[in-house]
Amino acid sequence: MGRLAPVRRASTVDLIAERLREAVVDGSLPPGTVLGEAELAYQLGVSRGPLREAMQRLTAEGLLVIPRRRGLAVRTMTAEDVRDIHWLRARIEPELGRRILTLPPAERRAVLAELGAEVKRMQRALRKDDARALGDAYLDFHRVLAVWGGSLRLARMLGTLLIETRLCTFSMFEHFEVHRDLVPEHVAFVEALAAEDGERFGMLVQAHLEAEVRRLLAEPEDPKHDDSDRLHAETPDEPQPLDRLDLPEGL
Amino acid sequence: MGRLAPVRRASTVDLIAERLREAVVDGSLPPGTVLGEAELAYQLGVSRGPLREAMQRLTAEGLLVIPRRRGLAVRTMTAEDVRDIHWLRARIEPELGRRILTLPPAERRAVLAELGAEVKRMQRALRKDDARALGDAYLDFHRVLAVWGGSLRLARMLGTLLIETRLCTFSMFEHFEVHRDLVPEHVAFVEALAAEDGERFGMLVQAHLEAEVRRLLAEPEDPKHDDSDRLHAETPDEPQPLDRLDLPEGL
DNA sequence: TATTGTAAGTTTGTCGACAATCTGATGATC
DNA sequence: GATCATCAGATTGTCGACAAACTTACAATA
Repeated sequence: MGRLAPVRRASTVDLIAERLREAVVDGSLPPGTVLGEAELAYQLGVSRGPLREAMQRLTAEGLLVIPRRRGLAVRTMTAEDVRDIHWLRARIEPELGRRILTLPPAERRAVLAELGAEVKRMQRALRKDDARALGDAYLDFHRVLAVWGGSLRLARMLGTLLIETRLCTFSMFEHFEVHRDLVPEHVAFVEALAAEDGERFGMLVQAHLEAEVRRLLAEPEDPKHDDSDRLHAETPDEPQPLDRLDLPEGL
Repeated sequence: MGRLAPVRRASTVDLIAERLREAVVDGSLPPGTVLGEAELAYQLGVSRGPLREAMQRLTAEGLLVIPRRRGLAVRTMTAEDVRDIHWLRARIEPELGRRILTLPPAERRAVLAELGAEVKRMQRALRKDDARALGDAYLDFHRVLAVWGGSLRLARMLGTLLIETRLCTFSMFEHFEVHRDLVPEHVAFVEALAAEDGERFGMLVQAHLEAEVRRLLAEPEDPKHDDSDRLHAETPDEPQPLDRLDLPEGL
């Protein structure tokens, strides 16, 4: 008899949390956004109870802060957060290549195919000058890495770190922005994996993450710094010119 | 004018979450414990609303699972979780030594003092054959490492991983248990730091974590395996012979 | 005897409401 | 004119209640 996977229906709280995460990722809820519970609950079509539960979950994930008696606010990342998040990613992601290379050949090929597809998405986005699509493909590329190179727990944890990375971008620049070099860097990642060179993969990822920190904190790599390599996009979805609020962390 | 740190009152949800974390750490709520919301809310002296919010937070932290319509259950760690958690710790903790060594001398001395104090606590506990106290000092030792070697975020994340480590112990053995070697291992950590040898510190921590995995999964290091090195303690606080339940993860 | 159908009981998931608290502004006093 | 006190408005934090859903036990049938 074939094993049936257990049914897993998402609870309302799951749904709300997922919706809020999406909103954070796609920029509908830029960092610093302050929202009232009643209003937000009405928009989502739920009552305040489940919404508050979802808020607590996202708070634990570090995406939201809950200032007392002020509803909820999307977390604004600081320079320290940027360094922090990338430091953590740099401890984990370079190792994932090694782990992927220990997978059975069939799965390994599958991973390479998926990663290749994401890189193609990135290239297409670059040709169209679509910063948003490029950033989304970037997220998915690293998610694939996490899913195959790690466990469920690791995938979840890295998933959160990746969303936080996006929050860093939104926090550091007013608009969404990615760097053109992203694409060749990721091409190199895939090439290293295809060549079964885990060592090289690790070093490339490490270098990429360090470069990302520099780009986010606007520390030029070399004196003749040029902004023309940056691809940016206004956040088109729900412009919401909401108030900003920098709080000393609500937790 | 002197900078005042902002006042931070803990919300009810914070309090409940902290109380539940404590209960998980001290074994009052062993893995697999299933609790009804109403009963638990009554015990804590709060209504179900805030309790449910705290549950969501602990779920995001990975300590609880919320099976649908069955209240809440303390997560039971699997062998994969054990490997996972220690793999993550092994990516992070060895680096903390290096970072502590870059601290200004005054702070560095303070850290060493704190770590030394924790080791002393461990030694006292060992002399009394008090496994529980030994385990608590172990947790605090590594918390000190996280606080000084990392950022707030890192401290919180590692804090969660440490509680999960405790859950691993509870999940793998029926009773609380630690290994005698823990103490000399930690003495060596402090010595390496005192000698400003970050490299050696890293390797020792790495080795410790690998050993922990072996101990937890009962993979003997050498053929003539001997259990006499293990120190165990029944969980005295609230014996609660509660039902056990192994669920396919509620999230 | 094993299995399925039924029903009662229990518990959760969700909602609405109340009260405490905070914010912001207005007015009074020095 | 500036500072402090007071007050109204709005919003959260908490609670109680209802209904839906699930579990478990029991009985009936093949």
